[in-house]
Amino acid sequence: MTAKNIRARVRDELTSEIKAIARRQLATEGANLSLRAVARELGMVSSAVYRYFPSRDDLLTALIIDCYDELGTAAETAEAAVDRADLLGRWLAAGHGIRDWALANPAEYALIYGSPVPGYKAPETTIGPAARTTDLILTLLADGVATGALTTGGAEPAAVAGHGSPLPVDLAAELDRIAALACPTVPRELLARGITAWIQLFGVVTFELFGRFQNMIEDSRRSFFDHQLRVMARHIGL
Amino acid sequence: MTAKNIRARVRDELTSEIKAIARRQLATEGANLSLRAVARELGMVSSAVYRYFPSRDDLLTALIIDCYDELGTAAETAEAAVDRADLLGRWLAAGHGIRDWALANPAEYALIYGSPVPGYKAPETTIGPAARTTDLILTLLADGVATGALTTGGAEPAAVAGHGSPLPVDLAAELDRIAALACPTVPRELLARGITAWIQLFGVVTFELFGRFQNMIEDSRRSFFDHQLRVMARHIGL
DNA sequence: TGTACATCAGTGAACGCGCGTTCACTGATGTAC
DNA sequence: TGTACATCAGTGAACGCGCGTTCACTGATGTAC
Repeated sequence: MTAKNIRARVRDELTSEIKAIARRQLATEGANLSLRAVARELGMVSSAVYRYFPSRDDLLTALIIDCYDELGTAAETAEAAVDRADLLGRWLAAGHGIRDWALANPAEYALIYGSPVPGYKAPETTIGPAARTTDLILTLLADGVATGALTTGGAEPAAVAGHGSPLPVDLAAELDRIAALACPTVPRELLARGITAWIQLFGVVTFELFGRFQNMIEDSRRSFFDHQLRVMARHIGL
Repeated sequence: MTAKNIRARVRDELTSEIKAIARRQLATEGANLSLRAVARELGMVSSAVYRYFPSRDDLLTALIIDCYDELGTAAETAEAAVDRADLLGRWLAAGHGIRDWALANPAEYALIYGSPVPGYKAPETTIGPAARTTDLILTLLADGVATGALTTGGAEPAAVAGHGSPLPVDLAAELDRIAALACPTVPRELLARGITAWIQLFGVVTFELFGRFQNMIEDSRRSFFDHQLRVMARHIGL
């Protein structure tokens, strides 16, 4: 019994250690993960790693899932600390939670939000973990709708009523389809604004991490990001 | 004379062919460019490539510069076809020019806008070509300011005067520094909005190309992008 | 509690590949007199 | 115009590495009777 548990625990620990080493190598090698290099650092022979992961791609998948889950947890934890009624605060917390994790784990962020790994097709098991950050934002919208804090188009069109760019019909249909699946209470105009904000959030993080701010935004990156979050919050109507 | 030109021309042609083959391999191999694979496809021995490029990284740099230049030309050409006074039209044309090029050259887009290549440091020669798309947008802003079409904060705050998210001081200072260098006539609030739009533009393209729209925005991607451009145009005040 | 058997982790050799870069070389092309 | 010399493109072998994956194996750990 305990003996069995010990073996299982050792196995779990080694599995984690393999993943930890592999993640560390992401930083220097990018997604060109080398099983042999991992084994070397582990002090094992390369074939031994196959006791833990059936192939290189499976290890990569495990890393990707871990990263999505970590990012999701980071965002959720930050967001959960804010009063439910404070939608703006929740949005800011989620956003900064995402950015903070990305800054602390740039190679991991690049793995999940960077260029697709050539020859690697992410299996369906990654979909759930990948959706956590998006779900967080959709829940925010749904909560705002439920309490009446968010109206169809958000604050901006409330001020300049009817002046928002109208949605093209094909996009409107697609938004309705998405809403029906993921957030039935959220009207399509609001969903469109939420998606804009979602893209902007990750767009800023991606630009910051991939070096697009060099010689440009250098000393005020956090302020800049925060400002973008607030601009998007206004766009949504938070 | 002509003889010399012939040799030079053959050399240029081979240089171009090497780059063309290397670019084709980007699609299957990503940024893991292999000199030997290029040589193989060329029908040459691998060491022969060294007559044309002193190292693998130099070939990569040449590709990056070419891609930036192609993208820049695509955006500039599309934008140049629009009446100078039509700022919205110019913005839309530039945006679609960028997206169209990216869709036609996804691997190349990933090379320049995707994850940093591990171990590769882009030399300063890439800065100029990389700045062409950004310059296009800044020129648009400056033109709008010059003709009076664009005011400090754009149309949106004109409607809800004073309600835009105020700029934090460190960001304001940085924006002033950027404006002084790149577009002295553009007020900082407008510059901030332009940068937001710039990030959104590339954010949407990146998400579309890197698979973030899967199972989400499938049939209306062009409409969606166009809509985002218009939302951003309103944000700027075009 | 003791023993026979099954499971499992890790080894080491091998297969069949890949890579960037250097170097001495051949032979063709271009240049200067 | 013809010849001697210099430049240049491309070869082929080599150096010293890397990789993922398979396979028969040893020896330790865990299980069932």
